[in-house]
Amino acid sequence: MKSLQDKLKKEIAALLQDSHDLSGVDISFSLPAERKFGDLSTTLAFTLAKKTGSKPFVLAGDIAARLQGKLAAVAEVRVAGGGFLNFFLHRDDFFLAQRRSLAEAWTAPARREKVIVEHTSINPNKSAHIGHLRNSCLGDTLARCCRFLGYEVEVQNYIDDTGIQVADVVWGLLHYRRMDLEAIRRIPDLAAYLWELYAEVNRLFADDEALAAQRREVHKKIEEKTEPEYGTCRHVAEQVLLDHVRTMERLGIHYDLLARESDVIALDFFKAAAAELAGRGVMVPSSDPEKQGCLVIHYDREKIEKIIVRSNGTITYVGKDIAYNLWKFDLLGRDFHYRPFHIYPDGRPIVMTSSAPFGAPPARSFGKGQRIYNVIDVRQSYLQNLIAQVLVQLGHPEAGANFVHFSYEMVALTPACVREMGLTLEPGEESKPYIEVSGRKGRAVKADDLIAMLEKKSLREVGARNPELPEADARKLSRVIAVAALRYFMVKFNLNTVIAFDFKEALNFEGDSGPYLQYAVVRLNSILKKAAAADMDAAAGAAGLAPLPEGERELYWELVLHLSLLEVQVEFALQNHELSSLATYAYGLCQKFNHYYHLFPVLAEPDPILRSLRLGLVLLFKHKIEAILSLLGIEVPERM
RNA sequence: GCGCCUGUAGCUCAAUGGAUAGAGCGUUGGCCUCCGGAGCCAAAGGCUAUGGGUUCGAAUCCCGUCAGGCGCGCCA
Repeated sequence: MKSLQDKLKKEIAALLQDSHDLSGVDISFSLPAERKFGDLSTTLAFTLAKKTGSKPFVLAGDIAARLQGKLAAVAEVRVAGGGFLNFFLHRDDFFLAQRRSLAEAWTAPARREKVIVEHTSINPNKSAHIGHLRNSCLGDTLARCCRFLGYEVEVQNYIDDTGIQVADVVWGLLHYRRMDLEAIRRIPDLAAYLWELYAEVNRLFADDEALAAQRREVHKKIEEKTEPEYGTCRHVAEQVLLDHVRTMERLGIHYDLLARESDVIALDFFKAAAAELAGRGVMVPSSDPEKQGCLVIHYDREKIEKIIVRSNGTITYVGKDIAYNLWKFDLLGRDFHYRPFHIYPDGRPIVMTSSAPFGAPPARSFGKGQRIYNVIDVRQSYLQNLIAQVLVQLGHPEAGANFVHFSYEMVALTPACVREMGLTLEPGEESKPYIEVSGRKGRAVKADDLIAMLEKKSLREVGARNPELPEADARKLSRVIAVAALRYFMVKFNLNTVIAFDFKEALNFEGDSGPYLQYAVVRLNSILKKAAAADMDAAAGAAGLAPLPEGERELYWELVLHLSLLEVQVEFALQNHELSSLATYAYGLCQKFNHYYHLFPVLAEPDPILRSLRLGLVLLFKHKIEAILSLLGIEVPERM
């Protein structure tokens, strides 16, 4: 459908260029609301009417007359509803083209552009929680969509291994729990241990100003590389990072590069950025007496000045982030060193930045992106917008335009959910619609815990349906189902919808859920397998839709049309930053498939022509749904 | 105070400015001698918070009101 729409646009533009002014008009198509309105619809006449001040219906009639019989793929053009232009396709041609396309693998148009997707970027001081899961699931799906559309994609995960958050737990380990590095190394599940410790020390800091001062002291020692604080910090950051990488790996989420803040600092990235910032007058000494000695950037949009270099000479988070993002666009004139970090089971490596050369340089180059997606929640819009502004001010308008804050709303907990977890509500919170997730307050659902709950429930469901399945197979299967449930749940909401987390909904395997999609494909595959075993041929005999009984033909055709939209849907999702539309599309296709095969039996159909047409449709469903599911990171099991 | 976002069925959410606002959950009632019931079919449920405006056309855009959320730090 994608190629057909592109072709139609060109044909229509050519046919109308002498009679109508199409400049600045983007011809767009949609599937009409009802089948009786045809197969493809455009509101072109309305758009042109607005431009010229003429009547849409009259204009549509004129356009229809000019297009009638001139478009190769179109049997008829009709006007309806006051000015809609509705196209009726040559159905057999379109259908057969769709069938043929199954034989060839979908090849995305070649694009030279390199896309960098930064996602996850969790502070390495405790286990990941459900808020982080939304980030990673969105980021990974985004990366998969970009790859599908032919972009070269590099996935980066930014590690703030120098911040005060890590210092908090380092203080907790060394000075509160009074452990030495050896004892710390022996902690079995460090990330989970720190989950508790982080919440505990933050309760202490809140009540005791002296302790809070100690924490800042530890932070300073880490920056000055004083032992044992520095070594402990390195150990903690690396171990917890590994824990995050493993958690995400369970969900099929992979990274190419782990970029560490400590390396941004060690390699003086900010110095290079600062020279530019100061040289162009973007970063200036503050005129505010309260910010004496600070270097600031004036943020136009908010009409405030943001501190970049503190009066003590240290660099703020934004400053480091500006340098890092300049590097992503290859606008810094510097590069990291690199070292191997981890190898995924499929053999792909994760590389980590390094402040010093480490063995042979990596085979591939990092950074140098033409387009940057930063998957970061909406609460950082302010800073992300500032970075975009700075890119433009430094004379890189194209980078500014290709810098995308892929912003999404947070995951929160319902008050009921907080109570369910055995945590207490503060006064007034009971009446709130939702409560912010907070690692600091220990108020969050741990990612690993949620995955474990999903696997447990999944195992129970699998066991009930497949009592003869060996334990190992059942466990493997339940993992695949758990991942589907989680990943689908995390992308099915619009980006600016706050997910008020609820166990019942997240653990739902019915209806609008990942397992429902898997189940549909498992059923569909089962039909195809049985057909193959019985030597039934999906491609036999059918030269068109004519053999289908009238009642079935309309439905069949509608399904072919919807199935043809895959590429259109992925492009739409990417352009509109709405990955949820993909989830909705996938769900809709599965519903349509379930509906169809309940109405029209495939294997039991005695007429071989009819049967092979139905099998052909099942095959189309298989290819399209499996393609979207792979974009969503959902595997299709053999059985379930 | 300033900025951004949200308000749609009992609940959770969909819906390129387009044709009769759709799903899931929940409720009620059907469907397994039938390709696997994590399924299918049907019913009930809506003044799209509210008042104006723009438009051939508004849940969607603009202005106001009400209600809620999030930002605005020499934290990251």
